[in-house]
Amino acid sequence: MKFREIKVDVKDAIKEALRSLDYPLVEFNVDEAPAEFGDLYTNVAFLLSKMIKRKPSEIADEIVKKITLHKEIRVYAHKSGYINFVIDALSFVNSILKEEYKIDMKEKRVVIEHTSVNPNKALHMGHVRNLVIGDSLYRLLKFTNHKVYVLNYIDDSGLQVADIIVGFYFIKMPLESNKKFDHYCGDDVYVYVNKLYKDDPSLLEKRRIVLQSMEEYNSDIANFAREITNKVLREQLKTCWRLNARYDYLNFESQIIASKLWMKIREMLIAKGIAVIDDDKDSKYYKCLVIKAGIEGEEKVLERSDGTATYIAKDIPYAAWKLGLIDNPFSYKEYEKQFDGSILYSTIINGNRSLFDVDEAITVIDVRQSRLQKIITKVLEELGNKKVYTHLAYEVVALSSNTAKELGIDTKDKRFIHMKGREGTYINADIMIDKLHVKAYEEAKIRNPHLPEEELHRIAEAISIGAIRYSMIKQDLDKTIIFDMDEILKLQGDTGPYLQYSYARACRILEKRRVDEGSYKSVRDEEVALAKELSKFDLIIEEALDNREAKIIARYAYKLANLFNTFYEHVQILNSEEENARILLLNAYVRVMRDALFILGIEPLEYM
RNA sequence: GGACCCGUAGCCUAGCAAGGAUAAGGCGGUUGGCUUCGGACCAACAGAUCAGGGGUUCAAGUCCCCUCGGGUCCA
Repeated sequence: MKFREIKVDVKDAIKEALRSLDYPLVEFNVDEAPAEFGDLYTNVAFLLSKMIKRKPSEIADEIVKKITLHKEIRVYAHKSGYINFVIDALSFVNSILKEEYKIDMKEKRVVIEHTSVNPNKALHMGHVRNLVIGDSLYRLLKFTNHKVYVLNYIDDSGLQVADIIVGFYFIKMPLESNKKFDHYCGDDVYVYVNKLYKDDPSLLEKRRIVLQSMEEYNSDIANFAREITNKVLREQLKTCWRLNARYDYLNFESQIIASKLWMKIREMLIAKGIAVIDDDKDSKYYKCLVIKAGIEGEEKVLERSDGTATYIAKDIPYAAWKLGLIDNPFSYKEYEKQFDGSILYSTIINGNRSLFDVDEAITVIDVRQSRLQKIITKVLEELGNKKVYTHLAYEVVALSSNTAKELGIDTKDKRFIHMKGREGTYINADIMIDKLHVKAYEEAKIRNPHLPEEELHRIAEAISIGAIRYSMIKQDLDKTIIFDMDEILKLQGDTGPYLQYSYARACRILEKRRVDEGSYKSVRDEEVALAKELSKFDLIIEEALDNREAKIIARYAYKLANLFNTFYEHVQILNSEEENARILLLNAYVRVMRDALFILGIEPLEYM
């Protein structure tokens, strides 16, 4: 009997009692009670007391007399006015030992865009947060049988790319270095060129030339830029795969531009009167194409007076394309095989092999883009969009003052400082993973001195990724993560490795003994607590799905691991009176934990 | 000038959507636990006027208003 079913039964029983007492059917709660008050409680008596002007405790007494439930659930009225429900522990625990949690949701088709890092640098910890949020949501939807497509948008023709092209093409910086290419471009070329702009502003003219040339798909500079950005992209993807994230399609901005999608959308916007060319000579937007006032109460420029498009003019067609609001101008081809064996495709222009047809598009971008995303949503609506367009916003990752000081940055007594690509003040993802890897390797070696090197490295990598992914997903989306290098290097406490460790411990016992049947003759508190939490798994999945937050799974997994460790510490499993039942409980734990770890993108380890 | 987000023990956070019983964890601190299934663990102690003020309510960390502090976006 799952927790969910018990909750429904209790709620129904209360409603039935209200009916037989001729009380109004108020909207009451049935929630988990603090331990000393049983398992569930309801506040129905308080709500009624207001309506029928009687003491809550009297009403509670009356209701309790009318409630009928199966004998495994005891009900009593507390003098405070709460009605409490106590589940019979023994029969409950026995009932969940072999429970499977198949969550069947209505199948929806969803496209998620995440990562989308400019191809001029390596991923830093801020990008990792984006990736982890997006990939975990993908996994959650996948786990609940949705049809999901993952996109990675590559802005290969913007300012940032232009900067490194200036470095290579005009300043003639070397095309090779001893660093990973994405690191070299970000750490050295990008930072250096931006420093030069300050000393020699005339260089900005070179950037303008690059930007302009890149708009012509087959110009020399455009071809050169494509070569460079693809080289960076391939290195970035290695990092993404290292982090257990996968994609279905790469979309390139240069192709969005080349496809002339914008011109089609432009016509539609003008025809529907959503956007107009400002003809007021006194307006600062004279001759600009602007979205009319009324959207967010302000104007937004789509095309400057010289006819060049602003970046929102690239975002609108892309969003419209995702939702199928305009004819698809793209086809796709194989780009590379991914770590999980799936194929990553890249879109190409000239073709119309259909890619997908979805009910919802989710875009993972940080909160600084909220206003823009709001405008896009509004414009899509006015274009007749009936599907769901979701901006999944999250706060950025900043550096703690300690970590910033380690990088030699002056923090001016601030609690944290923002990372800046241009100034080279960030923590690269690869470097962070490497540091964690070294630490995890040392720890694993101590505990498993006889394991082959290769295996130790596999485990160390899984632990590093577990630590990073967990730290990026456990926190609320609208809170800045203040990233501290020393903190994340601690592999203890509320961390990813803690989950992996508890899983490994359970596996070590299951390795020694397997059983198919068994039931408890008596249970201890530690076992009841674990069993109850396990039986809530489907409720938790549902909550995470409703809120679009994998964080909820992370919190749940931690609690579960914690309850397991307590159980493990205090209850002898092998060679005990209740051995068979306990092994079944272990089994149930391993099943649920494995699923939770899958959603979090953390690798379950059988030893570590 | 306009808009949004955050503020919970020394530090980092959960709880706020959907108000309900003694505010829950981690780090750090103090103390205890391996002749027993793996100590990346467990147990115990200390540590909080939930930023401040007002309001709604039988009941506010949670809802509403104001102020302060921190951050962001737009102009």
